[in-house]
Amino acid sequence: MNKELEKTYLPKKIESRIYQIWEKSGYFNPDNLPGPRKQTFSMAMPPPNVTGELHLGHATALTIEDILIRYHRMQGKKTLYLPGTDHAGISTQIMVEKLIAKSGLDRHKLGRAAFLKQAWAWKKKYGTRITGQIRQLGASCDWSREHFTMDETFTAAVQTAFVRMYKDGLIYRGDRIVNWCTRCSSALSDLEVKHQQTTSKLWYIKYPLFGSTKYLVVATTRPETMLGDTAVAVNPQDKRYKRYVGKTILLPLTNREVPIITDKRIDMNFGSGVVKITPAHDNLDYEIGADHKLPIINVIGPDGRMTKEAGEFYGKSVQETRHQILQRLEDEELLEKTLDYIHNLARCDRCGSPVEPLISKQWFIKAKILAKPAIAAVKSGQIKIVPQRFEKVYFHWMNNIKDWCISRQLWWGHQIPVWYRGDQVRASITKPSGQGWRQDEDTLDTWFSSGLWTFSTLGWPKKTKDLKLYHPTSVIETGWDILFFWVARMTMMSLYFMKEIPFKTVYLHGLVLDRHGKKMSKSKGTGVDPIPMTEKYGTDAIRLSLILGTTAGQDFRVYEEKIAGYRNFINKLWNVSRFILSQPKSKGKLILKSSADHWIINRLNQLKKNVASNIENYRFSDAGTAIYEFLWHEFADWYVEISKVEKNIPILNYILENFLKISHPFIPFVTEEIWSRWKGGAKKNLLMIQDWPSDDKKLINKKTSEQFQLIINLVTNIRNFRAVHKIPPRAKLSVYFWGKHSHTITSNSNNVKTLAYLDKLEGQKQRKATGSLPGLEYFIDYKQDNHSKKKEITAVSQYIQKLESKLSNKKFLAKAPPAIVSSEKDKLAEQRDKLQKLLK
RNA sequence: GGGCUCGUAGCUCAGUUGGUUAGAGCGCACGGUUCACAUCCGUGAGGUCAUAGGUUCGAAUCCUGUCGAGCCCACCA
Repeated sequence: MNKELEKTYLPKKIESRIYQIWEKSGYFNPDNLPGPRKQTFSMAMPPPNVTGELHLGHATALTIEDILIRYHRMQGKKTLYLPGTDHAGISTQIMVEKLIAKSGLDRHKLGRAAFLKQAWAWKKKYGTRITGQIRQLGASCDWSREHFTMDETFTAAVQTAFVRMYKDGLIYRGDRIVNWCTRCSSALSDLEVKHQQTTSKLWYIKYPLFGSTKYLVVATTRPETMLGDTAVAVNPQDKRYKRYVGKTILLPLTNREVPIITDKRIDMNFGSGVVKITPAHDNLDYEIGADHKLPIINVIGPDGRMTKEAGEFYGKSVQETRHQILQRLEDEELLEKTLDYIHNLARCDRCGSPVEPLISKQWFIKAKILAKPAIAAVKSGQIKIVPQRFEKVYFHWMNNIKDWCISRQLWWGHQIPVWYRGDQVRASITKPSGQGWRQDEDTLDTWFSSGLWTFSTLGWPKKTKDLKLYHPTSVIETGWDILFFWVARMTMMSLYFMKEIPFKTVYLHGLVLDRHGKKMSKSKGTGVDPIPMTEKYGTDAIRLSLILGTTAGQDFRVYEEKIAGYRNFINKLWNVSRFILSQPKSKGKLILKSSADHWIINRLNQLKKNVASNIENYRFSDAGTAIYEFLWHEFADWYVEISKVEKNIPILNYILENFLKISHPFIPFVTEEIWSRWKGGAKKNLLMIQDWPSDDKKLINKKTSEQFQLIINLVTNIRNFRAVHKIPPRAKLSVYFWGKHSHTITSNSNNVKTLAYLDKLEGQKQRKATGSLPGLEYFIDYKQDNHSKKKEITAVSQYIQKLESKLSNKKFLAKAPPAIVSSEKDKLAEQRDKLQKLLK
């Protein structure tokens, strides 16, 4: 291996090689980790869609998860990060349908078996793309335990779960109103329906009273459903219509006679206050219909076309029927008026087609029963949600949960393990014995299977060693947008089947937005594709750009310049390392000599603690910022600069070694690469399995360390002086200093050298003070112009005034803690002193 | 209708339990390249912390109202 580092860090060449080394080492598998490792730390990776492509949302999740995993691995824990992919029922099926549509086919023409063959071929083709991309992000997950939600063992787990719940009476089948996507030809759960604000019309239609010339006016957004009306309803309090209650309406077009009923769910103030009731095609109407035992007439079929019940409109589309009905009503002078109206249109979350509420035979889970312990688990603090405010959202959803429709009329998925023969129904994994059994054709909601993710990936329903060791998992990490879809379902499922929580902490990251603060959209081209970015700027830079400046649960923006900025940081680390590794070898012991030595070791020590505690408290941004600040603005800007005149090579090596460890969870590639060039790439030496560095307290003399801060301040002041007075950087300056701490500088040859080098100083002279720092006054032998002096006097005077008024406030003196009061007094004394010097 | 988040420098954002004269990155201005890095170094300008009240010795931070931006949930046809 070439130890000499190139001038700049070239991620493209390095990263895939590094990942291969990690993977081949076997250390992603906790069984192979060295050492005793008593504690465990485990996480299940949220499985991405097997045929999908990695986007920044995934990248965010993978980064945070991998930081936690690498950190805990270095903390000496038996650490498992279990990866996998999801079959993603609807999404994948849509993709395959699009594919076969190109050859003029649809799935029904193809048939179930042939379609599934195509889908599996598609999965095979793209299934490795996403796992390759997960590797590209640096995820240190155990591929030997990888799962796919439709692989054999996982399918067996899904079937077992279904059968058990069915036998326990938690799953039932029934005719109920469901959300129906006409494009997917499938039922959807409430969560898979998105409401989109749409401009539409509100039509006011005259409904004639039976046996009268009078009529009631109903307002509707869906005139075509009037063919399925089985009542007209008003609020019982509504005086306008009281006298009509109990009478009947002669429904236009169909001339059916329907009752006028009352229901308190009717809003008197909306529209005309009279509502047409269509139990078959509206959620609320369905409930009202059920309570009033109204008949149900299905006029829209699963194909989105009118049924035979729609009479003359049979076979027509909803849109066409609406159009014709409105025309007819107008012709018959039954259309009173039409208003513009904005309402929420229900659409399929996956394909965007309008969703029709209609009645259909589906499988449901009694969710309320499952929700109870899931609520308790969070309430009791067994499960902690970060950020905590999402607990409220979780409770609201759980408390109002409705039965979960789990059957889908899709082919790509787990076929429901229920068998029929005549009137007989059997739930079982295998076909019951005997002739003539036919399996339910439907498949299960994808989220039913992913709800089992934390424990089925560890071997459930078998009682495995893994399950005992790694469940409950330590943390689940995901975007807040799938709190209900996944986190809530996993909690319910785990508590039901495992009788234990699936994870102790839920960390929810924010969603990634584009530079304008909008959701990234592939079709609009506003998204940033992480994969080309990793190639251009390096994965480590991407990882930092997803962590720094972000907070749990808060959406954040990502754009290329940001990534480029972190690339610069990575390059800085590369070059600091290049500098240190190019120094002559030194076998010297770690001895702290100068105040700079004490200072930098002290700062490093604080960094160790800071990063560890921030990771443990899920404050990844703070941890990452501390790493960034230390390396660039403390180590590189000060210590490495100084080492050019006064070198302590063992310390340089020590800092670099420790820094590589501390920053490794965040920027694994560059750190491992530098490490392996330095220490050799032997498997035992890999950075990823090093121990988290220990405390340096014993080494540090705190006072000496603090002295260096004085040097920093002095250097900065002199540089400032130089810039203000336009003194060329190379022009030598004479500075003289005295005061309480002047000894610090003059007695220490390192410090004198440091100052001379950093500030290009020479000579000493005694004169009145030009500037002062706490305990130190200095004179720069250069004529200060009046303008800048005046400016400084004004600033100091203002500050003094502020302090004086604070300290003359009796209440402040009486009530503020003594420490605060005395520190304010010190400040005032200092400033007065400073002012005096300035006025001399 | 219910709920949540955000509003801090030109831009993107930090700011932990209230306590130095409110910070960073980018951008901008000025200056700097033999000797790790121009993906660099130094210095600087720039903010009445959306707004009005309140609590407090003390508020960007806690409370209330208002304005503005965004999001989630929900069966107003």
